[in-house]
Amino acid sequence: MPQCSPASSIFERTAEDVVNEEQFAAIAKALAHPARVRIVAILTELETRNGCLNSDLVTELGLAQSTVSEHLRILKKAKLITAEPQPPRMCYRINSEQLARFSTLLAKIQAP
Amino acid sequence: MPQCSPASSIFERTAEDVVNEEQFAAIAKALAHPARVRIVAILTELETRNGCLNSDLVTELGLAQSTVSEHLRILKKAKLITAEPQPPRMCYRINSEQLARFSTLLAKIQAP
DNA sequence: ATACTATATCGCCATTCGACGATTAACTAT
DNA sequence: ATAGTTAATCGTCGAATGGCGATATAGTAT
Repeated sequence: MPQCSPASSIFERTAEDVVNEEQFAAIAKALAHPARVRIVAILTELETRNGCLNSDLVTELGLAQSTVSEHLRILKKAKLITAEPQPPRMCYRINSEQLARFSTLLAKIQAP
Repeated sequence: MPQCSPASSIFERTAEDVVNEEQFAAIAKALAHPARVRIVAILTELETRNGCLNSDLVTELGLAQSTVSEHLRILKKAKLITAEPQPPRMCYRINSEQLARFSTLLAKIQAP
């Protein structure tokens, strides 16, 4: 039983593998902050009620408005949320597909 | 149908919720770099063969030895991998339980 | 004891991140 | 037209990250 001798094929990576790993890392990076995880969790709960966000995320998170806006921008960039103008407010929604994609990519890593 | 008026209960967070969100963010942070995702993927594949790493991760990743060591340190800190001395080498293994925990936490966020 | 190997750590640098206040932009309401 | 509200953007700051070469450490082998 080889305790320490993997075949070199272990290291082989298709172009798709590399893309998947990069995309996974990019989404993970967007989720790498408690405030953003909180936002995603809130928006996901909201989704079950077909609603979008109007309440005071700023006071809820205890962060400055500009800081919250920046977190939303990062989540938007990672396609984890969408933002639709619904004057006078913005309507933020979770992008469940992207969260599911993250889950799928994780599953691929977990069970190769 | 309220398009934009969540009940404030959406925002309520138990202490456990907060801890879970923080732990999820911490693990996500460790996975927020392509090189570390690659390492996790490699070690996971290796796990199925009951092996551990002896091959040249450094040349495989195309990074300096010190850089790879730093990535391993970060993964270790997040408990995603374990390191056991097996002189003259180190035996790195995936910690499947922690990866599974990440998956569970993600599932909780996805389906609250 | 000496030489060799593998890994961790140190010091340095450039870049990115997280936070904030202040400002701007877009739209409403009066 | 004016005032008010919401959100994005700008500028700034300190802290953290990612990268590297060089060095230190721990263990093996001769």
